[in-house]
Amino acid sequence: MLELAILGFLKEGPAHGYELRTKVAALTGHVRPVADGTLYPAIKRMAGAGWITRRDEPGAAAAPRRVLYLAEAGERELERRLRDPDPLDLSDENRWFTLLAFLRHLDDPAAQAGVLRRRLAFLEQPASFFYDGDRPMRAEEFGDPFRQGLLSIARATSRAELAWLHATIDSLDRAAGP
Amino acid sequence: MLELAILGFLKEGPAHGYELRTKVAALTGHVRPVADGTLYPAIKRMAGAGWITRRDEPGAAAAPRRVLYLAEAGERELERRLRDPDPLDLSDENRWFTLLAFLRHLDDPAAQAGVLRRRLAFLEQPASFFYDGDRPMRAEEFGDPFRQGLLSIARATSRAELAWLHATIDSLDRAAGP
DNA sequence: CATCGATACATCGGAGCCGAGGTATCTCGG
DNA sequence: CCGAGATACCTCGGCTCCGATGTATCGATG
Repeated sequence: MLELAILGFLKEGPAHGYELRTKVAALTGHVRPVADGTLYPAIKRMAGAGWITRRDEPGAAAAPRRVLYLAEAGERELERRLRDPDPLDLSDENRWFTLLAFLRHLDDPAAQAGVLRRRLAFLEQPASFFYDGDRPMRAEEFGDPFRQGLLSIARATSRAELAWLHATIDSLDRAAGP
Repeated sequence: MLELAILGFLKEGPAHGYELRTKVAALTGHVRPVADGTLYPAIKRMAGAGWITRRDEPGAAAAPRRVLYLAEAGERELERRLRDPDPLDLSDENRWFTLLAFLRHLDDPAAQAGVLRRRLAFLEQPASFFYDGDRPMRAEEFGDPFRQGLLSIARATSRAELAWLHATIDSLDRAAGP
């Protein structure tokens, strides 16, 4: 998830680590702030894989900045991850939203629509949160307000996203169509 | 997150591992299915910590079942985790929803309201997903539909939860109040 | 009566992530 | 001119998690 965010932001221009830290924190931080001990090892890892290149930037800043650029292998990796997402990227909200934030870098409406359709298929499979033996429970059945709230919030979220998915898939299809 | 779910479900009665697997998958599976390689080590870990006890159940099932019971230390651990949640449990959606599912086991409306208030405080801090340098961007500004969708879905979710939080805190306060 | 699928439990390697800590420089207020 | 705070980078230990793989039994299907 972090790696995708780094690839996506670097696609929009070079940045140094601390700058990425701010951007990633803004994007995913409303849910889970990124720790330095997560970010910098990720950068190192990705540089080792050849996805990004580092150049030392002299002067200017307080501490020596190491500017990060997306390498060609990194572009390919980003494209690959967007076009054919890991199953977890489609089911886990955090990962999915991260993917969504960079889906615009996939320069192909048909492929974009394909990704949205896969998320749609996931969202449309009926989910019951609680069971009484084999029987799925309905919200009205559990007396406590917490599980009722849980269900109603989850449903509101789901409705909002489903509506958006349908509308966006339609418009992408029109853009890709004959 | 998994441990909290296991503690919570066992609070509602004993179960064997495979049964837990189903319940946990129903609760968190809409987002992130649980793998056997995650569940069984967690059970082992928690048995080692003295939170749950295992008894072999003879006969009946195909394979030998090991029934799990919540031990006293486990009850205390559950109470502790609900009453004073880890910061990550308040920010990460997955973790938060799991916590919410078992908040009813905290037998104290004032404490429950306290937990909701902490989530409220987190949700109320303004979140901007994207920045143009230092300046937070508004949804209308980024042309691509994906980030617009991301923002509108996130806001719909946030609105739904905020409304529920306020209403529920009020009613808990009335229940706890004089 | 043999095979397949579901039930049920378990282990292993590898990976990402968190939290805490550490280093160094620059700027600004007192 | 001194110290506090922001900037900027990095490492380490420990934990949880994933995915693959393995074992064994029961019931139903053909």
